[in-house]
Amino acid sequence: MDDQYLPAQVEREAQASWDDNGTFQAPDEPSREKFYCLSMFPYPSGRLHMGHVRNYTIGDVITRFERMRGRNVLQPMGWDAFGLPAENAAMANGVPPAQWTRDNIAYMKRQLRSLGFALDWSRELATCHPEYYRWNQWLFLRMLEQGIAYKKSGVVNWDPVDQTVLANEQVIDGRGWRTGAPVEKREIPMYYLAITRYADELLEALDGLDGWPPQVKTMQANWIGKSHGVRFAFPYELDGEEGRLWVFTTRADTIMGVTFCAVAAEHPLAARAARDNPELAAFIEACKQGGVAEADLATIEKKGMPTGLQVTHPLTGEPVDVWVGNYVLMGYGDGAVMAVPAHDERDFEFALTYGLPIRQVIEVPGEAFSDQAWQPWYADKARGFCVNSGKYDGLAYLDAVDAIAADLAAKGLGEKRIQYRLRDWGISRQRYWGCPIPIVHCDACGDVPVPDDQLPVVLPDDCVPDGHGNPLNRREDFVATTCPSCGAPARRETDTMDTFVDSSWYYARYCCRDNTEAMTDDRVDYWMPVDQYIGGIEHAILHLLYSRFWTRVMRDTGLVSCDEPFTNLLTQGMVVAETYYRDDAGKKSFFNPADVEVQRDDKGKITGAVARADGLPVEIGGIEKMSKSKNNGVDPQALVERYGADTVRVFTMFAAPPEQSLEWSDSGVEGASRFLKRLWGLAVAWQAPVAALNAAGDVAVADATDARALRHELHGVLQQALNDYGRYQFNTVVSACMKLLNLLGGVEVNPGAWQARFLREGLGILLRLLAPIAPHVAHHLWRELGYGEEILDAGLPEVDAAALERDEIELVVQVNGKLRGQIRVPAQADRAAIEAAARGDANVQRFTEGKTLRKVIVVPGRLVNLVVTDAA
RNA sequence: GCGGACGUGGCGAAAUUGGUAGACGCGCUGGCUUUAGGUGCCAGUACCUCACGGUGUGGGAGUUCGAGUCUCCCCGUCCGCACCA
Repeated sequence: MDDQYLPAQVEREAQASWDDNGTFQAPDEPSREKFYCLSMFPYPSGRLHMGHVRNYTIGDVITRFERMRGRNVLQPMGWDAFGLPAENAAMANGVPPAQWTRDNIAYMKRQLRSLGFALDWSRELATCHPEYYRWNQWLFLRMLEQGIAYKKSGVVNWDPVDQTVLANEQVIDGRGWRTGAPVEKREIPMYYLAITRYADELLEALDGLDGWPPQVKTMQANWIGKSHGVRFAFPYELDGEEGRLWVFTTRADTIMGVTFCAVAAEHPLAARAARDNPELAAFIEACKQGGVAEADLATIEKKGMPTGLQVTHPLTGEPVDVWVGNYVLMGYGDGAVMAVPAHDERDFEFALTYGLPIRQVIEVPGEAFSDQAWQPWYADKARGFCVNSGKYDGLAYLDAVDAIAADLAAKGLGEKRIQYRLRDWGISRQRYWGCPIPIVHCDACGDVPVPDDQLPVVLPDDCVPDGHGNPLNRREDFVATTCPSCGAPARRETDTMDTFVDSSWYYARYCCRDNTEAMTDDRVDYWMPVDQYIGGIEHAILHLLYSRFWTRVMRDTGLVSCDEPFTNLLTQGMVVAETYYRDDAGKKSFFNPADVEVQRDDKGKITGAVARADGLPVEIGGIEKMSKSKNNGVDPQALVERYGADTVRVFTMFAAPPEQSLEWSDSGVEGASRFLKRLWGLAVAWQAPVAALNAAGDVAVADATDARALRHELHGVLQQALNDYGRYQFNTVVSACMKLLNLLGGVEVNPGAWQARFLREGLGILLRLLAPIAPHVAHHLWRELGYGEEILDAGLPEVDAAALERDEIELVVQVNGKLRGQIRVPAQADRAAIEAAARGDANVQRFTEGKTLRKVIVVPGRLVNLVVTDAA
């Protein structure tokens, strides 16, 4: 055994051993208790970033820990390989997305291997492979048959210069990222998946997801947004024809306060009114400016214009003006809203801006209404009662809604309705690098699904996008086909699927990747659902909700037997780092932390920073998420080469608990490296005596008086570490390992005495605790010290309850809640004895003297609190 | 705008259920070892105070014998918002 810790060598040997033995290939053995541990698969962007390293280290620690508990653990890996960045790279350097993606996968796979993750590579998949995405297409066809997939028009961002659809990300301050042209909204036909059919089930089932963080469940529930309300109509007459303007409201109790209606710019009534109103037409045109992102729509200045049209209030019969509002969304409900300025904050502001009437119809006793200033109680449905509302006066919210809904229903003008905020999932993308939608357009037969026996519809892999629309449209060899129905010449759909489709079911495919006949098989029933899923909180809604939906569609198509894909969910925090910059005339140029030297005062407080290159000061810009734009990224590869994978893993686990953001620190990495070097040094020092005991099969524990205190400490720390492992709080597990190393390192090397026995036990515990986190060094030392062959199969160390027993315990004594003393009492001391000891403590008496004892609180095993007051 | 989180020493953090705030590590200070070192080892390190003691978990109130933890209000930071993945 080398005196020096040489991680590169240790890690190479350990990885070779695992590869040679197929250690991480998970057998499909239904008789064994399984554990499916899955980290969100990466987009193959080129290189791993620290976020990946953190994600996969967490998953790997769980995987190895569960394996040591004896479970049959599956941890697969694959590639979310379709997507926009590959097209951007193609535009930048002319390489086809397929080739770029393939190269990136090859490189990143090497990186993952170098980190020593316990991955079953025999199940690797990539979503850009036809063997994978053919099943996207196949299930899409099933959804068409069930009416879950359907076609309707949708609104997209349109770049009028490049004549292309833009992703929200490609819209910067309302302009196209490449052309700088103001982005417009444009309606195009798209395919949708009816996730709203499952809205209620997706909502209800959240209750049963005990293994999910409550905040994620809350976010999903809010996203689905179930609301009870009333859908009703304002009748109108126009051009001699009768029409109805439909709206939805959750506040039907305020219907008597309606002073106008607002419709979306795309609403038919708006279009009709604009026909002979050029000013309105111009306003509607202006509403088309800007992108479709909801955050932008919700924060724009609210603008409107009257249409000149009027509709009739369904209950009062009064005329109501119709406005066009840029804040009303066509894709939402009916694209029109009733406006009650007195009791809706947004309507209130709009009415103030445009001088529209505000009519109070709700009051809260003791509160005074003013139409000049909004107050929160105006919208308080819990405290309000109807006023100025004729027959509804005096009714509270629920009663008023019931009465009004009944009257609307009697007139045939409305009814109660449950509405969801959740919208159906538009999956059509006007992009090349994605899964083709298996549809053929025939002049005679219309849109015809591609028959199953013609799947997959294979994407040509040699296109190079140029930013002007989808290059597939120019690929005649792809587009030209014959109609599956009538045989006439026809054209293929060139839209591809949203990449969220690819990632909505990959977890199931890992279980049966080699099945060329079916999307899933009975191996899926063994492994699914995923027992532990790990990924970024940024996926809390979309990816996770789509996956829950997709799983239910698969269930209803007979492909899986579970309802939910992920039993337990861990949302890991971001990896952040300090930023440094110089400001040149308002333009910031960022310095990588590696190129900056930090200055401190003699208390260690940071006082400034200078660039290494020129020694001149740079500004400290604050902690930010690691990113290219802030140049504060740390390259995992360089760290692995310098310190070894185990050091990177130890630091990543130690620096913060998994859910919290992790702040990168170079000196923290040094600390992790130091810890492993000290561990190595300790193992070298004790190798001979410990290996001798192991070789002799001598596993007796040290029982000398000296060892008793040490074993008490050893097993106390072990107990805490096992508990923290169980709740996946790995930072304190590392801390426990460090404590153990400090404990073992304090023992004098004295072979032949109780020390060797204690070290044999202690090192055995320490190595097994550390094995999931620093697997290579644990693997190596386990063998070198003669404990056995494969530490992963050694099981978890067990707490010796006898070692934890104590004759005497220490208790804290408080006087009025303030710490005043400590006492030692026998472990079995009763309340009276403890109280007497506490009152007898000299320092405690200083604070109780001359006072009256009112109360004594004894918390067993922890403290005594004496409550005293000045003597009466 | 809507929804969700977070805030503890110079820094990352710890403190399962309300019960000794700051474990463990980084940094810093002092010492020792080394030909030397940006290595290693030892000691100290929340703040104020000579001390007794006091103060301290973003700010303010409340519940409690006792609050980092529970309740309410405020401030600040971060994440998501449906075509980034």
